[in-house]
Amino acid sequence: MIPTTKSIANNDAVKGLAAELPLQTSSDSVQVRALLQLRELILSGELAGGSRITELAVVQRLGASRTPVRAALMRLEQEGLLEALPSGGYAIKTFSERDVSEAIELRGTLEGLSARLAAERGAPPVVLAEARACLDAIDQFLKSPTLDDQAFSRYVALNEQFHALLSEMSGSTVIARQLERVMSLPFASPSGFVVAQANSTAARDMLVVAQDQHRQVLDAIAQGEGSRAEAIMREHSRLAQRNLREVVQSPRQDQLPGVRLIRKQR
Amino acid sequence: MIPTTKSIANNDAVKGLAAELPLQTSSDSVQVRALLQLRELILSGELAGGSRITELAVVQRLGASRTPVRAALMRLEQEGLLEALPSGGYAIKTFSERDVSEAIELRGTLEGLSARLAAERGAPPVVLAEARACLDAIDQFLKSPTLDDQAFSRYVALNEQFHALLSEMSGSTVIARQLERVMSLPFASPSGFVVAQANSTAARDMLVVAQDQHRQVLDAIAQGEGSRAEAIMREHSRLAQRNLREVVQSPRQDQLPGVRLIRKQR
DNA sequence: TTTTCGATCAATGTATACAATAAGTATTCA
DNA sequence: TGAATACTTATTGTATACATTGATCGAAAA
Repeated sequence: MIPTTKSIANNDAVKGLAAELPLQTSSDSVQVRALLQLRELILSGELAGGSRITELAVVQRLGASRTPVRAALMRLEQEGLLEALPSGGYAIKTFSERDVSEAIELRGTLEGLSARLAAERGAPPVVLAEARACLDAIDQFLKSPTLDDQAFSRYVALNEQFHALLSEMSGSTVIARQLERVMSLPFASPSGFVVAQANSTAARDMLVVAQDQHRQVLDAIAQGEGSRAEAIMREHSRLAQRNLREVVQSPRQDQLPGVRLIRKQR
Repeated sequence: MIPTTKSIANNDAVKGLAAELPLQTSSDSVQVRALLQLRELILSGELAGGSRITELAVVQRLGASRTPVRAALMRLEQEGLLEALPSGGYAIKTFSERDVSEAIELRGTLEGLSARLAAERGAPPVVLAEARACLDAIDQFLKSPTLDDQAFSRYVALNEQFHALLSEMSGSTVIARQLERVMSLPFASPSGFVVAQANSTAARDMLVVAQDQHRQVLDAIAQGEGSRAEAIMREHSRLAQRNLREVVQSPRQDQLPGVRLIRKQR
């Protein structure tokens, strides 16, 4: 079927050169594309934090019609990136350093709960094995005394995977769901600030510490030590807290997605 | 202004006797009404759990157009009452007893976190005073050795208020937001199963225990004893766990909203 | 000069037409 | 009889017209 159907042609004709941002000419639905593009615009800081955002403006910017844009706005509100204004419309949310800190604390608490349940109920051996393999892969990286950018981003991927497996181990869809919610804010994610570090020895050392905690929590879960598993995950999240402080003070913040949404002030 | 505007008249004309459910002829927007009515239909069990639900069916049932219905469906999905099907459309979610148990555990954990933060940071004296007043009011009820239905529902209101104040004490909008999310499932709410109890002495005794925990957590917060405050709130949530078990086993489940969504099986 | 009322306008809320797709059914051919 | 294909239909995705509301600006009166 030819993609240039009547409606699309109509839309383009009316909007003229509206499609300013090809970005990804993926085959996703308009709705999905609008969501991805809008999220990107916000996280990149292209749309200033705190500013009001109107449906029409987004429609013009993305070249989609109001319906999918509206859906995207609703989604981003529930994600916490947008705030619904009482008079209608949305504002791009900003976050105090304390907000971010609390989001990280929240993640630590939920991951702690998840780890404890996994330990108490017994984690599926298959998932446990996957998690071990994941940690082994991370160990491979840490063997090298220095890490380049590429190694860091590979670490991030593995780290995310490990945390996902941890969530899976509890066997609780309810908790997994909440965790996803919390981590939808980019700076609350388990490796939210990892990349921020320069390629220093200190940065590598922090990963070493994190990796040790990974090992220990897995051990605790395997041994059925719920309380210990919970405590480790809580403490684990405090690594992110430390990184947060450094990132906020550091001058080069443009690298990380969403950091621009963090207010300097209280 | 006369509400019978052209568009509404049109809609009614087309739909005929569509407005089957006056329910609340409130002055809210169509969107809000659709949300409330649809939620009510699901929680009352009028729409069977697990069944698929189409936009058109809801449109006909509620007499609204597709746009607000669509918005309501999206909201209820994020609330967790609906599940988005991969092929489009939604299904009414059902919950295993374990799901509900985990939701309650989740609430306990989050309330624990909130209470701990309140203790560590120091709660605003005003809110603390309000909470004390709230507990005093509950005490008034408990003075009577027997409680009728009305007293129970008044208790529920005060109980909800106390928990809300507790959330406020932490001063964390981030955590408060998550708590609201979790508690949007009716059976995860702090007084989700209170009403289920018959007007027995046992029921009253459980409230006495709960009230004691209320007092203690407030004391812990006032004293800055974060760890204690957290532990109390976690334990407090286990009262709901106990009630859950009784309700699921009891034959008369029709009273409580949403209980029909709980599957008997695993 | 200030305040209030009114008008104009912009943005969201609502309804619906049209498009595309997925599912179900019947029909035909092997 | 079975399977495969084409056709029909139900349902969601998308775009847009129309309604309504809230805001801004200006003018007139105190």
